[in-house]
Amino acid sequence: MPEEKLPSRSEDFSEWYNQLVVRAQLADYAPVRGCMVVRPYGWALWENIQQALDRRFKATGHQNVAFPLLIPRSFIDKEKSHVEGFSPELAVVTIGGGEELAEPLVVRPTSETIIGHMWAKWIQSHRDLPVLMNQWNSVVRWELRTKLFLRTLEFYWQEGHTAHATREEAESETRQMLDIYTDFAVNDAAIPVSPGRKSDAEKFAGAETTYSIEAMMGDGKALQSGTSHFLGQNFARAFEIQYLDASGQLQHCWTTSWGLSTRFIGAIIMVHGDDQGLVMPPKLAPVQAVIVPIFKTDAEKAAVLETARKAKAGLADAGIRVTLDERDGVSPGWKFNDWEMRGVPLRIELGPRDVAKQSCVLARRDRPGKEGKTFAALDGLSQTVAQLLGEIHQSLYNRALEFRKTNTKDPANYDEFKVAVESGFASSFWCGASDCEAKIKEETRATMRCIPLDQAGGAGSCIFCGKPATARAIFGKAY
RNA sequence: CGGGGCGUGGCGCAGUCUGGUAGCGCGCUUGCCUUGGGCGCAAGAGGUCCCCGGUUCGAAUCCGGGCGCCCCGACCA
Repeated sequence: MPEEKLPSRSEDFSEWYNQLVVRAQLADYAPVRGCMVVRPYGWALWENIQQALDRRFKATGHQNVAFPLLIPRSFIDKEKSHVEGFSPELAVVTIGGGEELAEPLVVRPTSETIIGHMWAKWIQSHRDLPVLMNQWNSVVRWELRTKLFLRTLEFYWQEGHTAHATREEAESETRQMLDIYTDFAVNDAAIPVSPGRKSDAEKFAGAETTYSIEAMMGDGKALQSGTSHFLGQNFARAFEIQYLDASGQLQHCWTTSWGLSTRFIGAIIMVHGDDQGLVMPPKLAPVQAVIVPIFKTDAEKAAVLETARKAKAGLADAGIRVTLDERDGVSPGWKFNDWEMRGVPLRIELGPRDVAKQSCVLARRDRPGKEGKTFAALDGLSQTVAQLLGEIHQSLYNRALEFRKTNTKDPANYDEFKVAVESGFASSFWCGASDCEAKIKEETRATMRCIPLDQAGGAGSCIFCGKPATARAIFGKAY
């Protein structure tokens, strides 16, 4: 229940975010350091994200599977850069059933190793390939500093894992999944993203190439919102995942992995939310439309509720996720604010005057206040609402895209670059040297987010060292 | 591990400098009233003031030690 106004988003973004997550009842911290409890409303959002992604995974031939939570420590040690990357953040089980274990078990930080171990047994022939799997699970990474949804000790995600006969096919899979994440972000979450390649310094521990979709949050900072890794033959060699090709030669597989986590919920909050609270993108919103009845007398109540229930049934039949707020003892104004905080894209106000006219008031969440209100006939309401939800989606996307454009600069020199990454992104040529990247990070705290795939081409000189460069990179401060 | 802040009814806080009966707002309970933008009025319940020790006639307040949380860095794909 909202008691006080939220902190202003522009004044204290971090405080606004924390309060919003808790007050809108999305999630809370568990009595375990850094662990998150996702509440029903937050989980409903996650389920919609799951469905949107799962639909795309199934359409491209992937199947869901389940692998163990506990992984023998030695598995992690098998891939050199994997162990280097993950060792510092592992949770390790050393005692089981009261006995010290002969070999410690790690709580999975990700599942490449145990999946690789099993694949080595399952994959024998080129006829077994490709293997296309996905797993919905949670993983544990012992982070020093946590933030609800964005970086928690345990987080929920999907991790896809595939094995292929050729480099080309695996690379194509990696890119396909990046495209799927991009499509999901744009068309379901209304979040513009930049799909691109990560630098060596930022890539996944064990990957040959890492791609990501990068989004700009409402404070100008970047959030890596999904990743897709081309693992080359690194894990295939470490776990001896081999197949006999058509000519009878033993070959190592080429593997990929890709993931998108509950962190994406953080992105939705930080991209669309405002001083009134959450703004849910219509396609993912747990509740797409809420009907708030307004009445004084018992007679009015009966008439309004009867009409409201009919309207609700009609909308539900049309496939719209709709709720009728029949709570007693709270005023309509209170309900308005309550649903606004929870980000419901469309509110339908229905009072005695509306019933008489067989109409209602539609209030758009993306335009709070009077200008977001219109009258609509109850007749044909489902079509009106469906169309309006589509418009709201588009307007949210356009607004976020506009914001990103405004806050992405093309600095002419390093001084301008420093200014640009203070409040947004810099799109600059970069020579590709880790050295320049490291110095930029040290001096500005901005990191190379990605080298966007959709480059017009051209050439320039590195924003830091001035050497010739062939591609632009996006730099910014990141969550 | 550095730098800053905080710990007082369920939640948010004031009170601490300058020691003297434990306060406020919200929420909660009961009753009346209200419902087109977070209703109003009245009565009521609810607190080891983070912990331990010290100073004092007397400590939420002063002193010493400890614990916990938050923010900013380091870390984190």
